[in-house]
Amino acid sequence: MEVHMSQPLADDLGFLLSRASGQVVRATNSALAGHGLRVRQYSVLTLACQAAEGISQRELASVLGLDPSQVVLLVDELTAAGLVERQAQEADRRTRLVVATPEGHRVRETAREDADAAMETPLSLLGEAERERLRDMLTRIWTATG
Amino acid sequence: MEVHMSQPLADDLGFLLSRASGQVVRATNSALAGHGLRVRQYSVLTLACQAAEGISQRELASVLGLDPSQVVLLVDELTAAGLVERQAQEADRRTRLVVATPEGHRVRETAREDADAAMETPLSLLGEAERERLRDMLTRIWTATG
DNA sequence: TATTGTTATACTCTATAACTATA
DNA sequence: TATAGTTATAGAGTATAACAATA
Repeated sequence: MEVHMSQPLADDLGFLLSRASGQVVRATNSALAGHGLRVRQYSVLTLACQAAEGISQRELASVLGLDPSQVVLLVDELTAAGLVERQAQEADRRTRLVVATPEGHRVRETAREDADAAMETPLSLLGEAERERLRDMLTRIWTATG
Repeated sequence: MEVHMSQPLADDLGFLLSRASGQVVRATNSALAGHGLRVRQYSVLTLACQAAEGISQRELASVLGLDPSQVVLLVDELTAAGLVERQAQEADRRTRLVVATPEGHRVRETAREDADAAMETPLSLLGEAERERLRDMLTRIWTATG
């Protein structure tokens, strides 16, 4: 028979996760502000930069864990800023591939340096091996729900 | 001389952290909905339950990583629901201690069971030892900034 | 019928500044 | 003058539903 003790909030993984996440997002947002980006836009831009052929908005929504309707607005903003383009696809005329422009690639590269630097403070107490384990665990949390 | 390769988004700890956090918050929120709570309110209620003498709103803000003005609204809602009370403090009449009511303790206890159960799906791929390491790492990320 | 993208809407969360009352 | 709490407001993020175009 199991005894249920009142678990302190400081042991609640959900709480710890969202608190740490909030902290890191804040730090990254302020690092990205000078580039006219916020984390969400930065993430979309990064995925567009990594996909040589472009990436559909459905895929973006799926990878980012967002609703497709939210992706529309993010892509709108990046398009207005000239960092990505929506390209028609002959194969399936419903999908529009999001592709980074040359300017998008440049901005993403310099923004990445600042974003990475901003992460160093919150991660300062974790060694590289620990960071790798953390990446692995966070990825498994994500995949567990599908 | 260091070579900077374009790191994939899937290796970005900030991204992984906020994606996993969002997923867990969603799962917890829907588990708490039946109790009339959301994660933020639940966290405040939990801290109030754990502090026998009550806890000041400043402390709440500090532990939760929120601005004090946000805590006001959360406490307002919990007060309206009859789950916590603000008690005057003779020692320092500026501070008002947030204390859980008996009803607050009851609600928190049943809500906790549902919240914990909801966490099992996202955490299903992590063993207990790993969860403990994850708690430790997330706590260190938090403390690294102060 | 199902899927991709889109629009619209309402709600929650976040960030800031200014104010009050006490210390 | 500094701190605890409060009010107000604007902006960003989240959640749903409904729709057009295409498959």
